[in-house]
Amino acid sequence: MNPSPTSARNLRSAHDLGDVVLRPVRGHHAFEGCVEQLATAIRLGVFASGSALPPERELAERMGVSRATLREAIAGLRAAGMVRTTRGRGGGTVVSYEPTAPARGGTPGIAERKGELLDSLVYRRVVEPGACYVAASRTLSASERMLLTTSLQEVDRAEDAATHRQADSRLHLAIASVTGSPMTIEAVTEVQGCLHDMLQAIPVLEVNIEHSSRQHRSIVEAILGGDATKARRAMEQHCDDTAALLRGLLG
Amino acid sequence: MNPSPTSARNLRSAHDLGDVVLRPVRGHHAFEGCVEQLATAIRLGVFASGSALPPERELAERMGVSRATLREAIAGLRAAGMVRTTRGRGGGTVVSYEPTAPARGGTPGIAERKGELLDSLVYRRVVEPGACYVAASRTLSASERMLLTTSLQEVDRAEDAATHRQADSRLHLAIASVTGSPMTIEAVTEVQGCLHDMLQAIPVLEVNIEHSSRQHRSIVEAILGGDATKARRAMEQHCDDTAALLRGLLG
DNA sequence: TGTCAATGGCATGACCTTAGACCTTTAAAG
DNA sequence: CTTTAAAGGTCTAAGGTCATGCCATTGACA
Repeated sequence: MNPSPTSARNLRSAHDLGDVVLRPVRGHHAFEGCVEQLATAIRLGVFASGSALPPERELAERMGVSRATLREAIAGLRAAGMVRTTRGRGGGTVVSYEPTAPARGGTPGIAERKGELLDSLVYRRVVEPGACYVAASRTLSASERMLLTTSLQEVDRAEDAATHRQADSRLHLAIASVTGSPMTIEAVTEVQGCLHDMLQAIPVLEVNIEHSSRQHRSIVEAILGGDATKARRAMEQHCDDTAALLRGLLG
Repeated sequence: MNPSPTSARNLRSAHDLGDVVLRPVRGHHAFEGCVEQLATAIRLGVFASGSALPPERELAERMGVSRATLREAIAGLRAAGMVRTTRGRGGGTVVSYEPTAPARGGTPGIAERKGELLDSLVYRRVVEPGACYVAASRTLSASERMLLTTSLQEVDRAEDAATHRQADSRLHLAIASVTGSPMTIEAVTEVQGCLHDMLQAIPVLEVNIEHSSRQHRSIVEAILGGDATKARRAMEQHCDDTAALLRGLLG
Protein backbone atom coordinates (compact mmCIF):
# COMPACT_ATOMS: atom_id res chain seq x y z
CA MET A 1 0.00 0.00 0.00
CA ASN A 2 2.65 2.46 0.90
CA PRO A 3 4.84 3.34 -2.05
CA SER A 4 7.53 0.66 -1.73
CA PRO A 5 8.78 0.93 1.81
CA THR A 6 11.91 -1.18 1.74
CA SER A 7 12.68 -2.36 5.22
CA ALA A 8 15.59 -0.10 6.00
CA ARG A 9 14.61 2.95 4.04
CA ASN A 10 11.34 3.64 5.77
CA LEU A 11 13.00 4.05 9.11
CA ARG A 12 13.72 7.54 7.95
CA SER A 13 11.22 9.90 9.47
CA ALA A 14 8.42 11.34 7.41
CA HIS A 15 9.47 14.96 7.29
CA ASP A 16 13.01 13.82 6.67
CA LEU A 17 15.65 15.87 8.40
CA GLY A 18 18.23 14.15 6.25
CA ASP A 19 16.74 15.86 3.22
CA VAL A 20 17.35 19.12 4.86
CA VAL A 21 20.67 18.98 6.68
CA LEU A 22 22.85 17.79 3.84
CA ARG A 23 24.33 20.75 2.10
CA PRO A 24 26.92 21.06 -0.63
CA VAL A 25 30.34 20.50 0.86
CA ARG A 26 31.60 23.37 -1.20
CA GLY A 27 30.08 25.20 -4.05
CA HIS A 28 32.69 25.21 -6.74
CA HIS A 29 36.37 25.20 -7.33
CA ALA A 30 38.64 26.79 -4.81
CA PHE A 31 39.72 29.61 -7.04
CA GLU A 32 36.13 30.52 -7.85
CA GLY A 33 35.43 30.71 -4.16
CA CYS A 34 38.39 33.03 -3.76
CA VAL A 35 37.26 35.25 -6.58
CA GLU A 36 33.81 35.47 -5.12
CA GLN A 37 34.99 36.22 -1.63
CA LEU A 38 37.48 38.84 -2.69
CA ALA A 39 35.11 40.42 -5.18
CA THR A 40 32.42 40.63 -2.54
CA ALA A 41 34.80 42.17 -0.03
CA ILE A 42 35.81 44.76 -2.59
CA ARG A 43 32.30 45.55 -3.69
CA LEU A 44 31.18 45.88 -0.08
CA GLY A 45 33.99 48.34 0.43
CA VAL A 46 35.92 46.23 2.90
CA PHE A 47 38.90 46.98 0.70
CA ALA A 48 38.48 50.56 -0.43
CA SER A 49 39.42 51.75 -3.86
CA GLY A 50 43.10 52.64 -3.91
CA SER A 51 44.00 50.45 -0.98
CA ALA A 52 46.23 47.43 -1.30
CA LEU A 53 45.24 43.86 -0.71
CA PRO A 54 47.48 41.97 1.69
CA PRO A 55 50.46 40.27 0.04
CA GLU A 56 49.68 37.10 -1.86
CA ARG A 57 51.46 34.86 0.59
CA GLU A 58 49.52 36.25 3.53
CA LEU A 59 46.22 36.26 1.70
CA ALA A 60 46.70 32.69 0.57
CA GLU A 61 47.36 31.54 4.08
CA ARG A 62 44.39 33.41 5.53
CA MET A 63 42.07 32.00 2.91
CA GLY A 64 43.41 28.51 3.39
CA VAL A 65 44.43 28.10 -0.20
CA SER A 66 47.70 27.66 -2.07
CA ARG A 67 49.34 30.68 -3.52
CA ALA A 68 48.93 29.28 -7.02
CA THR A 69 45.19 29.11 -6.54
CA LEU A 70 44.99 32.51 -4.97
CA ARG A 71 46.96 33.95 -7.86
CA GLU A 72 44.50 32.49 -10.30
CA ALA A 73 41.74 34.25 -8.40
CA ILE A 74 43.59 37.55 -8.45
CA ALA A 75 44.15 37.10 -12.16
CA GLY A 76 40.40 36.85 -12.45
CA LEU A 77 39.85 40.06 -10.54
CA ARG A 78 42.48 41.74 -12.68
CA ALA A 79 40.75 40.55 -15.84
CA ALA A 80 37.53 42.01 -14.46
CA GLY A 81 39.29 45.32 -13.92
CA MET A 82 38.76 45.33 -10.17
CA VAL A 83 42.42 45.38 -9.17
CA ARG A 84 45.77 46.34 -10.62
CA THR A 85 49.01 44.59 -9.77
CA THR A 86 52.54 45.96 -9.65
CA ARG A 87 55.72 44.10 -8.92
CA GLY A 88 58.72 44.71 -6.77
CA ARG A 89 59.08 45.87 -3.24
CA GLY A 90 56.29 48.20 -2.28
CA GLY A 91 54.24 46.74 -5.07
CA GLY A 92 51.21 44.57 -4.65
CA THR A 93 47.65 44.32 -5.74
CA VAL A 94 45.67 47.52 -5.48
CA VAL A 95 41.92 47.90 -5.69
CA SER A 96 40.89 49.90 -8.74
CA TYR A 97 37.19 49.28 -8.40
CA GLU A 98 34.99 52.31 -8.01
CA PRO A 99 31.58 51.70 -6.48
CA THR A 100 28.79 52.16 -8.95
CA ALA A 101 25.40 53.68 -8.35
CA PRO A 102 22.56 51.22 -7.89
CA ALA A 103 20.23 50.18 -10.72
CA ARG A 104 22.55 51.09 -13.54
CA GLY A 105 21.38 49.26 -16.59
CA GLY A 106 19.11 46.59 -15.23
CA THR A 107 19.58 43.70 -12.89
CA PRO A 108 21.95 41.08 -14.25
CA GLY A 109 21.21 37.66 -12.84
CA ILE A 110 19.01 38.64 -9.94
CA ALA A 111 15.97 36.76 -11.13
CA GLU A 112 17.73 33.39 -11.24
CA ARG A 113 18.88 33.79 -7.66
CA LYS A 114 15.46 34.78 -6.40
CA GLY A 115 15.12 31.81 -4.08
CA GLU A 116 18.51 32.27 -2.51
CA LEU A 117 17.99 35.99 -2.12
CA LEU A 118 14.61 35.66 -0.46
CA ASP A 119 16.15 33.13 1.89
CA SER A 120 18.91 35.53 2.73
CA LEU A 121 16.31 38.05 3.89
CA VAL A 122 14.92 35.53 6.35
CA TYR A 123 18.38 34.55 7.46
CA ARG A 124 19.31 38.17 7.92
CA ARG A 125 16.32 38.65 10.17
CA VAL A 126 17.74 35.85 12.29
CA VAL A 127 21.37 36.84 12.31
CA GLU A 128 21.70 40.59 12.41
CA PRO A 129 19.36 41.36 15.30
CA GLY A 130 21.04 38.60 17.26
CA ALA A 131 24.43 40.04 16.47
CA CYS A 132 23.27 43.43 17.72
CA TYR A 133 22.13 41.90 20.94
CA VAL A 134 25.48 40.23 21.49
CA ALA A 135 27.39 43.35 20.52
CA ALA A 136 25.43 45.46 22.98
CA SER A 137 25.90 42.92 25.74
CA ARG A 138 29.67 43.00 25.57
CA THR A 139 31.94 45.58 27.13
CA LEU A 140 33.52 47.16 24.11
CA SER A 141 37.09 48.34 23.90
CA ALA A 142 37.86 51.91 22.95
CA SER A 143 38.85 50.91 19.44
CA GLU A 144 35.69 48.91 19.00
CA ARG A 145 33.58 51.87 20.05
CA MET A 146 35.59 54.01 17.69
CA LEU A 147 35.01 51.57 14.85
CA LEU A 148 31.27 51.85 15.37
CA THR A 149 31.11 55.62 15.58
CA THR A 150 33.45 56.04 12.62
CA SER A 151 31.45 53.63 10.50
CA LEU A 152 28.27 55.42 11.40
CA GLN A 153 29.73 58.78 10.48
CA GLU A 154 30.86 57.44 7.14
CA VAL A 155 27.32 56.38 6.35
CA ASP A 156 25.99 59.81 7.24
CA ARG A 157 28.70 61.62 5.34
CA ALA A 158 28.32 59.64 2.14
CA GLU A 159 27.43 62.05 -0.65
CA ASP A 160 26.43 59.75 -3.47
CA ALA A 161 24.36 56.60 -3.51
CA ALA A 162 27.31 54.37 -4.40
CA THR A 163 29.48 55.40 -1.46
CA HIS A 164 26.51 55.28 0.81
CA ARG A 165 25.81 51.69 -0.17
CA GLN A 166 29.35 50.65 0.73
CA ALA A 167 29.38 52.58 3.96
CA ASP A 168 26.13 50.90 4.91
CA SER A 169 27.64 47.45 4.37
CA ARG A 170 30.72 48.40 6.32
CA LEU A 171 28.64 49.57 9.24
CA HIS A 172 26.82 46.29 9.41
CA LEU A 173 30.09 44.40 9.19
CA ALA A 174 31.52 46.62 11.90
CA ILE A 175 28.66 45.71 14.19
CA ALA A 176 29.24 42.04 13.48
CA SER A 177 32.91 42.55 14.06
CA VAL A 178 32.47 43.91 17.57
CA THR A 179 30.65 40.76 18.60
CA GLY A 180 34.10 39.19 18.55
CA SER A 181 32.53 36.01 17.18
CA PRO A 182 34.06 34.74 13.93
CA MET A 183 31.04 32.60 13.11
CA THR A 184 28.74 35.56 13.53
CA ILE A 185 30.98 37.71 11.38
CA GLU A 186 30.95 35.09 8.68
CA ALA A 187 27.18 34.89 8.74
CA VAL A 188 26.75 38.65 8.50
CA THR A 189 29.29 38.82 5.69
CA GLU A 190 27.35 36.28 3.71
CA VAL A 191 24.10 38.06 4.33
CA GLN A 192 25.49 41.46 3.41
CA GLY A 193 26.83 40.03 0.17
CA CYS A 194 23.35 38.97 -0.88
CA LEU A 195 21.82 42.18 0.37
CA HIS A 196 24.30 44.24 -1.59
CA ASP A 197 23.42 42.42 -4.79
CA MET A 198 19.76 43.18 -4.24
CA LEU A 199 20.23 46.78 -3.30
CA GLN A 200 22.45 47.34 -6.32
CA ALA A 201 19.59 46.13 -8.44
CA ILE A 202 17.07 48.73 -7.38
CA PRO A 203 16.94 52.48 -7.62
CA VAL A 204 17.58 54.26 -4.34
CA LEU A 205 15.07 56.63 -2.89
CA GLU A 206 16.21 59.53 -0.80
CA VAL A 207 13.40 58.77 1.60
CA ASN A 208 14.68 55.27 2.24
CA ILE A 209 18.19 56.47 2.91
CA GLU A 210 16.97 59.04 5.40
CA HIS A 211 14.83 56.45 7.10
CA SER A 212 17.58 53.88 7.40
CA SER A 213 20.05 56.49 8.59
CA ARG A 214 17.83 57.20 11.55
CA GLN A 215 17.68 53.50 12.27
CA HIS A 216 21.43 53.15 12.00
CA ARG A 217 21.90 55.90 14.51
CA SER A 218 19.58 54.38 17.02
CA ILE A 219 21.16 50.95 16.57
CA VAL A 220 24.67 52.19 17.19
CA GLU A 221 23.48 54.33 20.05
CA ALA A 222 21.86 51.36 21.72
CA ILE A 223 24.93 49.20 21.25
CA LEU A 224 27.24 51.84 22.67
CA GLY A 225 24.81 52.35 25.52
CA GLY A 226 24.79 48.64 26.26
CA ASP A 227 21.05 48.33 25.80
CA ALA A 228 20.91 44.93 24.16
CA THR A 229 17.17 44.66 23.88
CA LYS A 230 16.79 48.07 22.34
CA ALA A 231 19.66 47.41 19.94
CA ARG A 232 18.03 44.23 18.78
CA ARG A 233 14.64 45.78 18.38
CA ALA A 234 16.08 48.60 16.33
CA MET A 235 17.92 46.18 14.06
CA GLU A 236 14.81 44.06 13.70
CA GLN A 237 12.90 47.07 12.52
CA HIS A 238 15.70 47.95 10.14
CA CYS A 239 15.78 44.43 8.68
CA ASP A 240 12.01 44.25 8.36
CA ASP A 241 11.82 47.57 6.56
CA THR A 242 14.54 46.69 4.11
CA ALA A 243 13.10 43.25 3.57
CA ALA A 244 9.65 44.61 2.83
CA LEU A 245 11.11 46.96 0.27
CA LEU A 246 13.15 44.23 -1.39
CA ARG A 247 10.49 41.57 -1.36
CA GLY A 248 8.25 43.94 -3.20
CA LEU A 249 10.82 44.36 -5.91
CA LEU A 250 11.60 40.67 -6.30
CA GLY A 251 8.00 39.69 -6.91
CA MET B 1 56.62 57.98 13.36
CA ASN B 2 53.95 55.54 12.38
CA PRO B 3 55.29 52.08 11.79
CA SER B 4 56.09 52.28 8.06
CA PRO B 5 52.89 53.46 6.47
CA THR B 6 53.46 52.78 2.78
CA SER B 7 51.23 55.01 0.74
CA ALA B 8 48.66 52.48 -0.37
CA ARG B 9 48.66 50.17 2.60
CA ASN B 10 47.66 52.72 5.18
CA LEU B 11 44.39 53.42 3.45
CA ARG B 12 43.17 50.34 5.21
CA SER B 13 41.21 51.33 8.25
CA ALA B 14 42.64 50.92 11.71
CA HIS B 15 40.43 48.18 13.06
CA ASP B 16 40.73 46.41 9.73
CA LEU B 17 37.59 44.74 8.54
CA GLY B 18 39.67 42.92 5.96
CA ASP B 19 41.38 41.06 8.76
CA VAL B 20 38.06 39.82 9.86
CA VAL B 21 35.98 39.06 6.78
CA LEU B 22 38.42 36.81 4.98
CA ARG B 23 37.76 33.26 5.94
CA PRO B 24 39.14 29.98 4.70
CA VAL B 25 37.50 29.20 1.40
CA ARG B 26 37.11 25.64 2.53
CA GLY B 27 38.53 23.77 5.40
CA HIS B 28 40.17 20.71 3.98
CA HIS B 29 39.78 18.17 1.27
CA ALA B 30 36.36 17.53 -0.13
CA PHE B 31 36.16 14.00 1.14
CA GLU B 32 37.05 15.08 4.67
CA GLY B 33 34.24 17.57 4.53
CA CYS B 34 31.90 14.80 3.48
CA VAL B 35 33.05 12.52 6.27
CA GLU B 36 32.56 15.27 8.78
CA GLN B 37 29.14 16.21 7.57
CA LEU B 38 27.86 12.66 7.36
CA ALA B 39 29.43 11.66 10.65
CA THR B 40 27.85 14.66 12.34
CA ALA B 41 24.45 13.88 10.85
CA ILE B 42 24.72 10.32 12.09
CA ARG B 43 25.93 11.26 15.54
CA LEU B 44 23.16 13.84 15.87
CA GLY B 45 20.70 11.13 15.01
CA VAL B 46 19.55 12.67 11.75
CA PHE B 47 20.14 9.23 10.29
CA ALA B 48 19.03 6.80 12.94
CA SER B 49 20.80 3.55 13.62
CA GLY B 50 19.49 0.90 11.26
CA SER B 51 18.29 3.35 8.65
CA ALA B 52 19.80 3.56 5.21
CA LEU B 53 21.64 6.51 3.78
CA PRO B 54 20.38 7.70 0.41
CA PRO B 55 22.01 5.96 -2.58
CA GLU B 56 25.50 7.09 -3.40
CA ARG B 57 24.51 8.76 -6.62
CA GLU B 58 21.86 10.83 -4.90
CA LEU B 59 24.04 11.69 -1.93
CA ALA B 60 26.89 12.75 -4.15
CA GLU B 61 24.66 15.09 -6.06
CA ARG B 62 23.10 16.59 -2.95
CA MET B 63 26.47 17.16 -1.38
CA GLY B 64 27.86 18.66 -4.56
CA VAL B 65 30.66 16.19 -4.85
CA SER B 66 31.63 13.44 -7.28
CA ARG B 67 30.65 9.92 -6.50
CA ALA B 68 34.29 8.92 -6.28
CA THR B 69 34.85 11.47 -3.53
CA LEU B 70 31.68 10.56 -1.72
CA ARG B 71 32.65 6.91 -1.83
CA GLU B 72 35.96 7.73 -0.22
CA ALA B 73 34.05 9.45 2.56
CA ILE B 74 31.74 6.48 3.02
CA ALA B 75 34.78 4.21 3.11
CA GLY B 76 35.99 6.36 5.98
CA LEU B 77 32.73 5.98 7.86
CA ARG B 78 32.85 2.24 7.24
CA ALA B 79 36.39 2.06 8.56
CA ALA B 80 35.18 3.90 11.65
CA GLY B 81 32.44 1.33 12.08
CA MET B 82 29.62 3.85 11.70
CA VAL B 83 28.00 2.30 8.66
CA ARG B 84 27.78 -1.04 6.90
CA THR B 85 27.43 -1.42 3.17
CA THR B 86 25.74 -4.16 1.17
CA ARG B 87 25.53 -4.50 -2.56
CA GLY B 88 22.84 -5.31 -4.99
CA ARG B 89 19.29 -4.15 -5.34
CA GLY B 90 17.83 -3.21 -2.01
CA GLY B 91 21.34 -2.86 -0.71
CA GLY B 92 22.94 0.35 0.35
CA THR B 93 24.75 1.90 3.21
CA VAL B 94 23.13 1.38 6.58
CA VAL B 95 23.91 3.21 9.78
CA SER B 96 25.36 0.89 12.39
CA TYR B 97 26.29 3.57 14.87
CA GLU B 98 24.75 3.34 18.28
CA PRO B 99 24.68 6.54 20.28
CA THR B 100 27.00 6.44 23.25
CA ALA B 101 26.44 7.92 26.65
CA PRO B 102 28.20 11.21 27.32
CA ALA B 103 31.53 11.45 29.11
CA ARG B 104 32.66 7.96 28.38
CA GLY B 105 36.40 7.86 28.84
CA GLY B 106 37.43 11.46 28.74
CA THR B 107 37.15 14.22 26.21
CA PRO B 108 39.17 13.51 23.09
CA GLY B 109 40.21 16.71 21.36
CA ILE B 110 37.89 19.13 23.08
CA ALA B 111 40.63 21.25 24.58
CA GLU B 112 42.26 22.04 21.23
CA ARG B 113 38.97 23.27 19.84
CA LYS B 114 38.22 25.46 22.83
CA GLY B 115 38.20 28.69 20.86
CA GLU B 116 35.91 27.39 18.18
CA LEU B 117 33.58 25.84 20.70
CA LEU B 118 33.27 28.96 22.80
CA ASP B 119 32.54 30.88 19.63
CA SER B 120 29.84 28.42 18.72
CA LEU B 121 28.09 29.21 22.00
CA VAL B 122 27.97 32.89 21.10
CA TYR B 123 26.85 32.08 17.61
CA ARG B 124 24.19 29.79 18.92
CA ARG B 125 22.85 32.58 21.09
CA VAL B 126 22.49 34.58 17.88
CA VAL B 127 21.03 31.93 15.63
CA GLU B 128 18.71 29.69 17.57
CA PRO B 129 16.57 32.33 19.28
CA GLY B 130 16.24 34.07 15.95
CA ALA B 131 15.23 30.83 14.30
CA CYS B 132 12.57 30.34 16.95
CA TYR B 133 11.21 33.76 16.29
CA VAL B 134 10.95 33.09 12.58
CA ALA B 135 9.44 29.65 13.13
CA ALA B 136 6.77 31.06 15.41
CA SER B 137 5.99 33.85 12.96
CA ARG B 138 5.17 31.50 10.13
CA THR B 139 1.94 29.68 9.56
CA LEU B 140 2.99 26.08 9.88
CA SER B 141 1.63 23.23 7.82
CA ALA B 142 0.12 20.21 9.52
CA SER B 143 3.20 18.12 8.86
CA GLU B 144 5.45 20.82 10.24
CA ARG B 145 3.42 21.00 13.43
CA MET B 146 3.55 17.25 13.60
CA LEU B 147 7.31 17.27 13.19
CA LEU B 148 7.63 19.59 16.16
CA THR B 149 5.33 17.68 18.47
CA THR B 150 6.84 14.34 17.49
CA SER B 151 10.35 15.60 18.06
CA LEU B 152 9.36 16.97 21.43
CA GLN B 153 7.79 13.68 22.44
CA GLU B 154 10.93 11.81 21.46
CA VAL B 155 12.97 13.99 23.75
CA ASP B 156 10.62 13.36 26.64
CA ARG B 157 10.41 9.65 25.97
CA ALA B 158 14.14 9.07 25.75
CA GLU B 159 15.13 6.61 28.43
CA ASP B 160 18.89 6.80 28.46
CA ALA B 161 21.24 9.74 28.20
CA ALA B 162 22.50 8.73 24.78
CA THR B 163 19.17 8.69 23.00
CA HIS B 164 18.13 11.78 24.86
CA ARG B 165 21.13 13.63 23.49
CA GLN B 166 20.20 12.69 19.93
CA ALA B 167 16.55 13.52 20.38
CA ASP B 168 17.56 16.90 21.74
CA SER B 169 19.61 17.64 18.64
CA ARG B 170 16.82 16.49 16.40
CA LEU B 171 14.35 18.76 18.12
CA HIS B 172 16.55 21.76 17.57
CA LEU B 173 17.04 20.79 13.94
CA ALA B 174 13.31 20.32 13.58
CA ILE B 175 12.72 23.85 14.82
CA ALA B 176 15.26 25.16 12.33
CA SER B 177 13.65 23.08 9.65
CA VAL B 178 10.23 24.65 10.10
CA THR B 179 11.67 28.08 9.44
CA GLY B 180 11.82 26.93 5.84
CA SER B 181 15.08 28.80 5.46
CA PRO B 182 18.01 26.70 4.17
CA MET B 183 20.59 29.17 5.42
CA THR B 184 19.09 29.11 8.88
CA ILE B 185 19.00 25.33 8.84
CA GLU B 186 22.64 25.21 7.86
CA ALA B 187 23.59 27.55 10.68
CA VAL B 188 21.70 25.54 13.28
CA THR B 189 23.20 22.32 11.97
CA GLU B 190 26.67 23.69 12.38
CA VAL B 191 25.91 24.94 15.86
CA GLN B 192 24.35 21.69 16.96
CA GLY B 193 27.38 19.79 15.73
CA CYS B 194 29.64 21.78 18.03
CA LEU B 195 27.16 21.60 20.87
CA HIS B 196 26.91 17.86 20.56
CA ASP B 197 30.67 17.49 20.82
CA MET B 198 30.67 19.52 24.01
CA LEU B 199 27.73 17.77 25.59
CA GLN B 200 29.25 14.40 24.79
CA ALA B 201 32.28 15.47 26.75
CA ILE B 202 30.53 16.10 30.03
CA PRO B 203 28.55 13.94 32.40
CA VAL B 204 24.82 14.49 32.27
CA LEU B 205 22.92 15.49 35.32
CA GLU B 206 19.35 14.43 35.77
CA VAL B 207 18.59 17.91 37.00
CA ASN B 208 19.80 19.51 33.81
CA ILE B 209 17.75 17.20 31.66
CA GLU B 210 14.62 17.93 33.62
CA HIS B 211 15.30 21.64 33.40
CA SER B 212 15.90 21.64 29.68
CA SER B 213 12.88 19.47 29.05
CA ARG B 214 10.70 22.14 30.60
CA GLN B 215 12.30 24.70 28.39
CA HIS B 216 11.82 22.56 25.30
CA ARG B 217 8.16 22.24 26.05
CA SER B 218 7.64 25.93 26.44
CA ILE B 219 9.59 26.65 23.28
CA VAL B 220 7.56 24.31 21.14
CA GLU B 221 4.37 25.47 22.77
CA ALA B 222 5.16 29.07 21.94
CA ILE B 223 6.07 28.23 18.35
CA LEU B 224 2.89 26.25 17.82
CA GLY B 225 0.93 29.07 19.45
CA GLY B 226 2.52 31.59 17.11
CA ASP B 227 3.93 33.65 19.95
CA ALA B 228 7.22 34.67 18.38
CA THR B 229 8.47 36.84 21.20
CA LYS B 230 7.80 34.21 23.82
CA ALA B 231 9.37 31.51 21.69
CA ARG B 232 12.49 33.55 21.29
CA ARG B 233 12.73 34.42 24.94
CA ALA B 234 12.35 30.78 25.91
CA MET B 235 15.07 29.73 23.51
CA GLU B 236 17.32 32.51 24.75
CA GLN B 237 16.95 31.23 28.25
CA HIS B 238 17.64 27.72 27.07
CA CYS B 239 20.80 28.76 25.23
CA ASP B 240 22.04 30.86 28.12
CA ASP B 241 21.57 28.05 30.60
CA THR B 242 23.35 25.50 28.46
CA ALA B 243 26.10 27.96 27.65
CA ALA B 244 26.71 28.75 31.30
CA LEU B 245 27.00 25.06 32.06
CA LEU B 246 29.39 24.43 29.18
CA ARG B 247 31.54 27.49 29.68
CA GLY B 248 32.14 26.37 33.20
CA LEU B 249 33.41 23.04 31.99
CA LEU B 250 35.64 24.44 29.27
CA GLY B 251 37.55 26.72 31.58
C1' DT C 1 12.23 -19.38 -12.10
C1' DG C 2 14.14 -16.09 -14.93
C1' DT C 3 14.57 -11.25 -15.94
C1' DC C 4 15.35 -6.72 -14.57
C1' DA C 5 16.51 -2.73 -12.29
C1' DA C 6 18.64 -0.59 -8.35
C1' DT C 7 22.53 -0.49 -6.04
C1' DG C 8 27.56 -0.54 -4.85
C1' DG C 9 32.43 -1.34 -7.09
C1' DC C 10 35.88 0.01 -10.33
C1' DA C 11 38.75 2.23 -14.07
C1' DT C 12 40.25 6.04 -17.10
C1' DG C 13 41.76 10.65 -18.44
C1' DA C 14 41.29 15.49 -17.82
C1' DC C 15 41.73 18.95 -14.78
C1' DC C 16 42.55 21.39 -10.20
C1' DT C 17 45.20 22.05 -6.09
C1' DT C 18 49.12 21.83 -3.33
C1' DA C 19 53.76 22.60 -1.41
C1' DG C 20 57.97 24.21 -2.10
C1' DA C 21 61.79 26.18 -4.26
C1' DC C 22 63.55 29.57 -7.09
C1' DC C 23 63.60 33.85 -10.25
C1' DT C 24 62.71 38.79 -11.26
C1' DT C 25 61.58 43.26 -10.20
C1' DT C 26 61.81 47.30 -7.52
C1' DA C 27 61.56 50.45 -3.74
C1' DA C 28 63.47 51.20 0.68
C1' DA C 29 67.58 51.30 3.79
C1' DG C 30 72.18 52.23 4.65
C1' DC D 1 75.24 54.00 -5.06
C1' DT D 2 75.03 49.53 -3.24
C1' DT D 3 72.71 46.34 -0.68
C1' DT D 4 68.73 44.27 0.87
C1' DA D 5 64.21 42.82 1.58
C1' DA D 6 59.58 42.65 0.05
C1' DA D 7 56.82 41.86 -3.13
C1' DG D 8 54.92 39.38 -7.60
C1' DG D 9 56.09 35.61 -11.39
C1' DT D 10 57.26 30.81 -12.65
C1' DC D 11 58.10 25.88 -12.49
C1' DT D 12 57.54 20.98 -11.10
C1' DA D 13 56.14 16.75 -9.12
C1' DA D 14 52.68 14.60 -6.39
C1' DG D 15 48.31 13.96 -5.24
C1' DG D 16 43.25 15.22 -5.00
C1' DT D 17 38.84 15.72 -7.61
C1' DC D 18 35.86 15.24 -11.36
C1' DA D 19 32.77 13.30 -15.05
C1' DT D 20 31.77 9.25 -17.22
C1' DG D 21 31.16 4.81 -18.45
C1' DC D 22 30.98 0.09 -17.42
C1' DC D 23 30.98 -4.06 -14.26
C1' DA D 24 29.13 -7.06 -10.38
C1' DT D 25 25.72 -8.22 -7.15
C1' DT D 26 21.32 -9.21 -5.63
C1' DG D 27 16.54 -8.50 -4.20
C1' DA D 28 12.11 -7.49 -6.47
C1' DC D 29 8.75 -8.65 -9.72
C1' DA D 30 6.50 -10.98 -13.40
